Amino acid sequence: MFSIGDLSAATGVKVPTIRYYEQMGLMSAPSRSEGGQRRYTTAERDRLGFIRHARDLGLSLDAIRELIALSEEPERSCADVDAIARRHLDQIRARIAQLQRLEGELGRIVQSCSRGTVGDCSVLQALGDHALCETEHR
Amino acid sequence: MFSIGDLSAATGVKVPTIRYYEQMGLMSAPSRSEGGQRRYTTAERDRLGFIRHARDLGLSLDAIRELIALSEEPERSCADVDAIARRHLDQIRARIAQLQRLEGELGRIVQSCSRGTVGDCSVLQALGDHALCETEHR
DNA sequence: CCTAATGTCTCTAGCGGCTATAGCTTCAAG
DNA sequence: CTTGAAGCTATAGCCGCTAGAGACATTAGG
Repeated sequence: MFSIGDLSAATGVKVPTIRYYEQMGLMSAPSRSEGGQRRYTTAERDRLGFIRHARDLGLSLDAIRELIALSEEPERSCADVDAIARRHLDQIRARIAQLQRLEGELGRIVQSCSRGTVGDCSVLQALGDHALCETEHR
Repeated sequence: MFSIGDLSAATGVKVPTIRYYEQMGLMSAPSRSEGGQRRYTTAERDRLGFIRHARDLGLSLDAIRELIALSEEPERSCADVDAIARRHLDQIRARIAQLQRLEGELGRIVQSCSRGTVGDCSVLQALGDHALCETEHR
């Protein structure tokens, strides 16, 4: 049996975060020692590893909760799992595209600096006025 | 003089958000009507427009506060303004790079789906185990 | 066996950047 | 003058943690 600190060391998830996941229903309530401390099995450690990695991949706690629920019905088609992953991938791609628009716009703005005074700073003007933008970055 | 609703319509910033910006010190407290409602000048409307656009470009409220403070010292060199913008640009680029790592990894994971059952779902395995990853996406 | 250090417990509050709700007052058009 | 929209304050909630307080449990060394 592992203490919460052992789990933390094994997975890289901080101790308060593990308790938080329990509260949020991602980890089930573990057994307790005589003194009331949490004691985990290897299966519970592995589940935390799953959560950690899915979080690293950027999935929301809601999505992870769904995935865990699905993984407990092994007979089921994995289409739903696939859909969650694809949906997330789409979100990442959209986010990248938006950040790239920002990057382009900000890059242009920063380039325009003529190293003068704040009073006639083109950077400040461009930051304040969308009409000076070349792309739609909203 | 503009009401808070006028400002909202003019800039696209929601009414509660305008009050929030005031509370956060981004907008100074405006004058009030006899009945106690906020009344704004064109200068205040323009400042809100500045904030809106800077937010759209992804700057934090803290960064915007700094920019506003700088813009009130027009004699000063605009190097600090430039530095804030560049720092933000660097952050955006770092974020893009990280999201692209995630995109690559998730793309690979999603591709691996063999449309079977959850029980032997490669997507689920890959989501749970960083050892199956090709890149360092943490 | 005792002590000291470390780990763990619960509970509460805070972060950023809003958004929503409740219960009230004020304003402007007809 | 009435009415309905718009405004007011205050408070709480969202996500995903993180930090702190103050108390109890465990463990390693002497």
